[in-house]
Amino acid sequence: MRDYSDVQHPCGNCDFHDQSIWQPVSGAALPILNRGFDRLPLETSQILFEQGEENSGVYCVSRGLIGIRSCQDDGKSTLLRLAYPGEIIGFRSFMAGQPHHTEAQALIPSRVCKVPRHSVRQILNRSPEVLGRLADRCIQEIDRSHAHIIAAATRSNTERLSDLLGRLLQIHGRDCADGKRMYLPLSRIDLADLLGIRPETLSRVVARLLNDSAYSICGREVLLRG
Amino acid sequence: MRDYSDVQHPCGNCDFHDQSIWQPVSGAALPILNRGFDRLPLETSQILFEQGEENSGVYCVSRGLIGIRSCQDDGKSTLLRLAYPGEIIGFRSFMAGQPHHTEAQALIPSRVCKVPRHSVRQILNRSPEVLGRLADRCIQEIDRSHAHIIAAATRSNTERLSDLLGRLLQIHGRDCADGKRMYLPLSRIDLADLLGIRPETLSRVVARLLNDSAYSICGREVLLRG
DNA sequence: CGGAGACTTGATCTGAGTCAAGGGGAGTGG
DNA sequence: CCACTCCCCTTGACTCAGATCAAGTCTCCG
Repeated sequence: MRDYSDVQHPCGNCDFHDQSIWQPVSGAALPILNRGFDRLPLETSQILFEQGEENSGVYCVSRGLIGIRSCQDDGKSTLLRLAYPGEIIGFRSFMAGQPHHTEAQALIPSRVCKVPRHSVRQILNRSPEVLGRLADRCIQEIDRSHAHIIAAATRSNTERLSDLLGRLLQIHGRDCADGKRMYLPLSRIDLADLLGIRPETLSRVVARLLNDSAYSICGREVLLRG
Repeated sequence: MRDYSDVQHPCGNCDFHDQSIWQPVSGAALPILNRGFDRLPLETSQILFEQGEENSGVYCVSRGLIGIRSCQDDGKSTLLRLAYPGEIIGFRSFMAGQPHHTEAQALIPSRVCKVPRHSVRQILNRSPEVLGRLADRCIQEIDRSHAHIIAAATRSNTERLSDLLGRLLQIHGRDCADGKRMYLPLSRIDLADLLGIRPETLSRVVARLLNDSAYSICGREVLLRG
């Protein structure tokens, strides 16, 4: 019986390592994980994988912000959702055994950790708990979709924009004298996509929000007074 | 080594038995499945489980049609989706280990097969392929949600109603001299919920559909001429 | 008979989409 | 350095679909 107690866990450096789907990997499976594990730095607007590409593995966002886009046949693309550190991307494609049907793009300088497909398969065989964690992520994705559908039907666009900015501020915001500030990591078009509205409408929604709330927005500089 | 080759599989009677998530169960796990397996007949509008109830197992729709509703705090309920034969319900709650946050109700006389929670756990331990099939259902649910979001954003209500009726006709429709007929298993309010619009609007959408398409609708009698 | 609920219809309001125009910044080329 | 273009974003005017409010019909059921 070999002793694996001195083998480092690759997720040890990430803040959320105990939430990582790879956290249960230990013992003989750990070297498999380490061997395949790859940390990829991404520049702003760099593409991680394209729509239609074969799935080559499972990615975990280590830092930064990744945008998941759907590209239409006419060349237009639409931002579907954001993936924050700790989130897994590409697992739908992995689990379904199909090509990616979305594109992943870094919205700010980011880092993702990749585990190639065949390593994932080997690990799943040895550490069934990992499959349990993957299933949890599926459930989260389902819940997120449901919440999105409900929010779209019941909340006004101003409320939803406010919610979205609040979530972004929690992650990207820095405290300062007059409240909380951030540099918006999204274009107006991307913001509009996320809310499922037209850019012109977003422009008006933003204007409305400036009047009715504690937000000040100038270009991509966002300030929440308070 | 006991011989299990003469043990019947409980899903053998269903048309879709090879698609059943329990199909991979065999050998020593089969008696566990059989022991817990319970066929429940449901009358129209009978409740299978309520929102907030503890999860007591996983259900598979054997025949009929089950409506999944979300009940608001003010007592109003909203039909979220339909579950057809072969679909699994209650698995989100099972996998998350949380109470149901939707309600399941038979829309027509139906039958569901229940496998209690502890049996599912035992089976998952012995037949990991079942977990794979469960994961597939998760993926399907995610895809369905995405399709729903996209359809809501890009298609008109008339188109979406037409799509919905088409799907219902495929399952509940019977061929007759002048086309395809069915008795609509849903109230107008439920139809409106599924499309995410108000009942008054649905009424007008139906009126529009009667003019522009091959549908004739009178009360709950639907005819697709052709 | 009366009441409740499902459904329809009409009138009106509102919010988002669409079309069109223009400002402003970044990058390019002369 | 300036002119030019491209793209992002904003603004205004208009249109239209759906929400809302109100009224009325119908059926079912006590």
